[in-house]
Amino acid sequence: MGKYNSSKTRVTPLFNKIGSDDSMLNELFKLFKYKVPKFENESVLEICYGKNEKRIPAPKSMLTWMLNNLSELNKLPNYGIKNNESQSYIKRKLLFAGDSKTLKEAIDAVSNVEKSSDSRWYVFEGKTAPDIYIKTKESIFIGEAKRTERNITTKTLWLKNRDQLIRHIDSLLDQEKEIYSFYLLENKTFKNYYEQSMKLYNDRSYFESNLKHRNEQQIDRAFKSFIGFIFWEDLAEKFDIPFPEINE
DNA sequence: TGCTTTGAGCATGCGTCCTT
DNA sequence: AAGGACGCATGCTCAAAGCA
Repeated sequence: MGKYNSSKTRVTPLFNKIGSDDSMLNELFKLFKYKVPKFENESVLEICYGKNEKRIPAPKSMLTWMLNNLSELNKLPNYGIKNNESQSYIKRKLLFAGDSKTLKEAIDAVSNVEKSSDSRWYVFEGKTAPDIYIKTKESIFIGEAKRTERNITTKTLWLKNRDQLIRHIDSLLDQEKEIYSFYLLENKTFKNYYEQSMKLYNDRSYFESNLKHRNEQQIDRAFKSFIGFIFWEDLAEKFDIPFPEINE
């Protein structure tokens, strides 16, 4: 992919060094604004980044909400389907025309499917892929990494207000573990562009507008998961990692 | 010139069709 | 029946194109 790909030039070198090492993870998370529980006794059960990025399906409650609120979705030519002879096209056409039988079929499909999957006519949000995913017995840490990108991602194909980090968090809200979410950014980029974007996460109403299918308690949980953001420049120094300028 | 928008290319994963 | 090849829809990122 791109020369400046943050997964390859930043995330992978960082976590190849830190890995599942408790003390280094503690050093890392100490850098954030808000505290997280200590890593100890080889607490990491799963860690995903780089080539093994985790891909987590959108929550069923989101998919169901979208079906019940079709008018809130973006208007896409041909319902987002290229082949207008395909089953998907026929189904979506019926769905958007208000056919109740098709709606029921879609809702049933969403609730019955074991693992909700991409590319189904009744699925309007695919899998989200956090750049960093660390699971321990008690918690899940999810991080989004940015480097040369000037903006955070705040929308999906079908929804205007669907922030990327909040999608990551949302995908974990139905499980019990404590969630901690964060950004890894490049300082020189942040100076000009990110200051405003990071402020969004201090605003509960931003989470609310991105989580219309969730109740107050769940929105609070998502809001409180945000522990802040840190910079690659500081990580390079802290862990003595010579991050490559470009991917070879 | 510098910022914003668009879209191409990659990765992924399931469905469909075809071969064995 | 099993499995390989291909098609399709999606998210993600960067670079090119568009715009003020």
